[in-house]
Amino acid sequence: MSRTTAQTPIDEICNRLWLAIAERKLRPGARLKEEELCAIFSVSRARVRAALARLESSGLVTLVPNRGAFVSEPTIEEARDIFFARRTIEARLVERLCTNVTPQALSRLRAHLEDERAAHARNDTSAIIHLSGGFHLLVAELAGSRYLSDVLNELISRTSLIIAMYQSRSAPDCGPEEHEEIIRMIEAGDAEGTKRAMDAHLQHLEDALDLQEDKPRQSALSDILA
Amino acid sequence: MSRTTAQTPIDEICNRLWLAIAERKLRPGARLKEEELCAIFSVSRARVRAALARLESSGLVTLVPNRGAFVSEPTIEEARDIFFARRTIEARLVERLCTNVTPQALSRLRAHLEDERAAHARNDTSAIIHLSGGFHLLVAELAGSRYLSDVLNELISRTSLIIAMYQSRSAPDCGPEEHEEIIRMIEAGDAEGTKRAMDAHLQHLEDALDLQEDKPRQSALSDILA
DNA sequence: GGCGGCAAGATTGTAGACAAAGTTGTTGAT
DNA sequence: ATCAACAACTTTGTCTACAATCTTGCCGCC
Repeated sequence: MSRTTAQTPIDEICNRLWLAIAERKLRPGARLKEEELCAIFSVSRARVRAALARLESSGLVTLVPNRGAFVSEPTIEEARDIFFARRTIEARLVERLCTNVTPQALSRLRAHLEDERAAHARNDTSAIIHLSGGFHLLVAELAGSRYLSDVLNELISRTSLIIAMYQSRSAPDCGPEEHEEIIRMIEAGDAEGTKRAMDAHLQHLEDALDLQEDKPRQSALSDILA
Repeated sequence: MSRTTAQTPIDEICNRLWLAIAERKLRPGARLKEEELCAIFSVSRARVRAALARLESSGLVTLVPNRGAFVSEPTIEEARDIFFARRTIEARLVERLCTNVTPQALSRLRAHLEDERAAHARNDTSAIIHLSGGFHLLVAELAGSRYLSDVLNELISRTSLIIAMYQSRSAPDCGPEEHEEIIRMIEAGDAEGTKRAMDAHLQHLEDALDLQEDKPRQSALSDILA
């Protein structure tokens, strides 16, 4: 799943940044100075700029002209929209997966679930974030839509940003229980039920966040210090 | 809808190329030499390269290392996948639009339909291509999902490429009739019916193409001259 | 003492030049 | 005559230097 080998040096930079953002080591709003990145990856500015441009088009970083690059800070409205898109796409994908599921697919799902459980058992936060996103990506891959898989990949990293911004005190990432429920539904061949399970799972994720419109969580200083 | 004013000079290049591809003036497989584009837009290579990189990430052009940029040639498999994604996304969008439709939304849809009819009446191919895509984009916008609108924008331009590659002799772009049917369904507030109408509309579009696996339409010379 | 303007520093945007890779036409050997 | 190797050309990839823009600290003025 996670191809650690870089195809081109610029993909390598994208991957590293993507990883840091997805794992929430780079917080939303963090400044990304070009020369700093040059020093870190020991490449030239041209490559860094190319990488930042690509990440911008996938919504992970925001490029402000003459100001520089920042890790994106999704608004509450955008956050809800991202979840709407995920429910739309993932509900359809699991439905499709249900209708033509293979034993190999099921065993891959179960194996993934075991990895998730193991990561939870040893409290490996980084792995947990990775694997819980990876479950959804695996479903997409098994459903057989390359395009929607790519879109979902973007959506998942954006979700990570959203969680970093809006998580409430006691809202960890989705545990393996709901994933197991989804797998059970797939095993049963219940397309409609699987759809509902996935939809509910994503809804729980969204509900666990602080997405109240009246809370100006945005890092607009005027709001914070009012 | 179509913002002719460029935000940044590089967006301008993207838009112009996007337009040429969507209007099928640039055929799939066409070579895009950097210096040629520099001359045409009278900009530096750096900007052209940035524009090409962005278009690549949206799937319109393919960048081959050390070889250059080409207008993408979607395979049959990719074509089917694109249509699957469109049905997934657009069915959900019209459903959502149905549940909270406003009089303004309906009048905008009707006005758009009139434009389409006018374009058909004067046989304005360029306008027809533009407006028939614009209808779907308008639906997305009115449904109120910014993210899925952006995705759909990409999907529509890719669809244009696909039509350019795989259209059969007598398969023009979707006429206004089915669009009108969709609008009628929305007016009636029949969410399920609208969904079905949109799904059928997209299916007709796909069925009108030559997407037979056994026909090696790809421009692999070895196949053509076998 | 506070405010507006100014200048220095820092950072990004752009352009031009050089290096690497690929393609094509030619030449020589078999 | 055919094929293979070589060489020149074309095109892309990358780097370095310069220009434009923004931020920030300072000074003079009200």
